[in-house]
Amino acid sequence: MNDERRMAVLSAIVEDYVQTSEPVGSRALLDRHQLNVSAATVRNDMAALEDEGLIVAPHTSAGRIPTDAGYRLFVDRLQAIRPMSKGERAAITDYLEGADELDVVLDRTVRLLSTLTRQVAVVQYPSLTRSTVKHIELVPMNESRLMVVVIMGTGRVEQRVVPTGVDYTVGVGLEALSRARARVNAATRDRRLTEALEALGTLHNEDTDTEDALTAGVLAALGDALAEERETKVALAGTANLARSSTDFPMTLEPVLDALEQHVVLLKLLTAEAGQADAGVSVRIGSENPVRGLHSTSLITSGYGSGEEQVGTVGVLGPTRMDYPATMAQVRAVATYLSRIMDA
Amino acid sequence: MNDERRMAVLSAIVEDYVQTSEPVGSRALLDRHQLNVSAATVRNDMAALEDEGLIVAPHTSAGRIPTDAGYRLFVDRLQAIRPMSKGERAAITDYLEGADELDVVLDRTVRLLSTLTRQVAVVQYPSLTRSTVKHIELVPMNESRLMVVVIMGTGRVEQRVVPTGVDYTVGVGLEALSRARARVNAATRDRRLTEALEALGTLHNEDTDTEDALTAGVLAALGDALAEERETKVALAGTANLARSSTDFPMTLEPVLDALEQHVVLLKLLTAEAGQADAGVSVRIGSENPVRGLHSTSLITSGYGSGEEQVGTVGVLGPTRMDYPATMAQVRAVATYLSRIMDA
DNA sequence: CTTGGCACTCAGGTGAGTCGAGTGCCAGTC
DNA sequence: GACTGGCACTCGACTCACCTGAGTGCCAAG
Repeated sequence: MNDERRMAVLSAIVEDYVQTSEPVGSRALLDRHQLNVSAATVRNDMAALEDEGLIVAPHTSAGRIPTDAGYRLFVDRLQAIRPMSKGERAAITDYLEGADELDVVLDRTVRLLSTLTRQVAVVQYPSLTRSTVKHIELVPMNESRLMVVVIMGTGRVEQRVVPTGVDYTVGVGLEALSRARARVNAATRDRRLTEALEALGTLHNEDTDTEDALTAGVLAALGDALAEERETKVALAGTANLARSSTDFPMTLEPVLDALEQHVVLLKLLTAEAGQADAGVSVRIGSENPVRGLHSTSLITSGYGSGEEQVGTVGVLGPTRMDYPATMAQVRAVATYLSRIMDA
Repeated sequence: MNDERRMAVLSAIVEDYVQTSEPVGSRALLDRHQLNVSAATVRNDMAALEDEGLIVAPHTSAGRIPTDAGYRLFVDRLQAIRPMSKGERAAITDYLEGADELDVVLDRTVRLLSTLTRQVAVVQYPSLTRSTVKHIELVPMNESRLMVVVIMGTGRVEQRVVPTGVDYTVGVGLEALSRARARVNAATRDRRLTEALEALGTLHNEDTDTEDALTAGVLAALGDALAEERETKVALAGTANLARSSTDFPMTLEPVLDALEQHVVLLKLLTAEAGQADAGVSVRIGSENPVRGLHSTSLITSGYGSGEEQVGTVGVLGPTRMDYPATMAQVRAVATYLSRIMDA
């Protein structure tokens, strides 16, 4: 029993199947790979692999295709993630260069990643809790509503409308507002969201008269923003690629598109702790995926962030039958460059 | 030659085909509609309609299906848009009630519209030029970059990072910044974007020393925002419905998904002057659609806005074979309620 | 453990035959 | 002139039988 070769056979099957999208038989395998054994031997190995549940035959007289478990083993056995070619690196830097705005950066990132991988790309907006408050602005909308705008260090801007009892658009209210603004900012600037919340709390207790209501409002807004940390925003691109791959291999698009639209679901997917995270890249294959309707897709993700801390996740979603080594390399590369940009 | 009845036959064909998604023959037509004529007569009418290019037979021994021109005539002949049922109205108000935030309102709107129509729903964010500046906030990001945040009357918030020569984070710069902020806001508050731009221009000319650079920056940012007016944001929902209808009637999803992702294209579609706008609802059918790959889809749009002015557009995209009367009613209803909310 | 050989299985393609929905046209009627 | 019943005709869709070939599993020999 030659384990070494059996694994080679598995890898060969995965590679061929990914490329041709057709079940691969023993003969085809010998043609395309140097295994130095006969077809019969390969057949024996295949039978063994099938017993282990790593490959299946769609029907009797057809070749084999990998199961989810087969892909999993294949991915786990990848020693090192293939580095990207110079050209690819250059493309990435070129494409992401010179974007200041957070929105622009993330938009370009997903577009790039989806073009590169020819799959659906997703990127989670930098989480709020871990970045610092840059500035809080209070803007009266009308007599009874106030807009609280929180600007974070990452460039992210959160806005929240809070109802107020007092009219801050005129006279006394206006003055109270500007005093409150100064105090709120003094208390929160450069603090993390959680710290800022605390600081505001103590401020709130010291407060009296009209400003009291104000800090309460800001407090509420910040609390909201924090609560929303779980459901951060996502950017998405390349859904059209889904249609393309679904012609190759019939899979029902509807639930997938649905999942992609439910940003809450999508985020749960992105953030859920993955099986293993080799070199920062984690892979979820087919049925390993917790979401119904995504059982014929795989998700490859990697975290990004400035310095040590991870503030978000980028990922690629595609059919189970995808080029794992290449995609993993691409996801990792993009995550790396994204981190670099966030650092600057 | 009975024109009246011929049109009735066309309508009947459209209705049946929309419902069954199968070519409709003369016999089936008689079963489902009270035409009080024989099958042979209907056949004669059908032949005439086919000569006029309003219907076609996919192959010899099959029924007829409407052409784009057929749908067009059908839609044009709809006298009045069917009003919505009480239940539907109630659903709309319930669903949209109690949303303050612009993002939330629009998000709910598209979700509602896509659920209602079971198609893809799109809504354009309120255009900037027509709404007024509520507040402009200047926040130094670091030594050489400044973030300009513009808050509009509609609740929309635009942000822009501009490079600066001066460090506004400390000392003198900080003071200059707050003076500039006050002046900029005094000059622009409650003005339209275009007017604000002018006001800033004169301010800029009067200016000297460091503040000069600042107003220039703000000017640039506002100019940008204005330029971006063409490519305003859009919200989108219900792409999964596309997959569903594509099983009914085979159409290539890829180009459609692609178009939906290209927000620029999508906006051009939404804003392009439509054929005719009966009661505010306009319909673009199949090949009337300027975008490649959308030739088998139809787009139904309606403007919304507070008061007289239209600030944006809502729409629904679906297969050419869609229930026009119902969808038109739904789009109009949602647009109306959205306008009402924007007014408040 | 590997290999060549061989019988066996079965999905997919091909061709003939049938069925029936639907048409176009014509002659007759109101 | 418009409508109607009737009839011959067309042609897609379905069924059935058949064949082919890729691919397998197993066995006996090296």
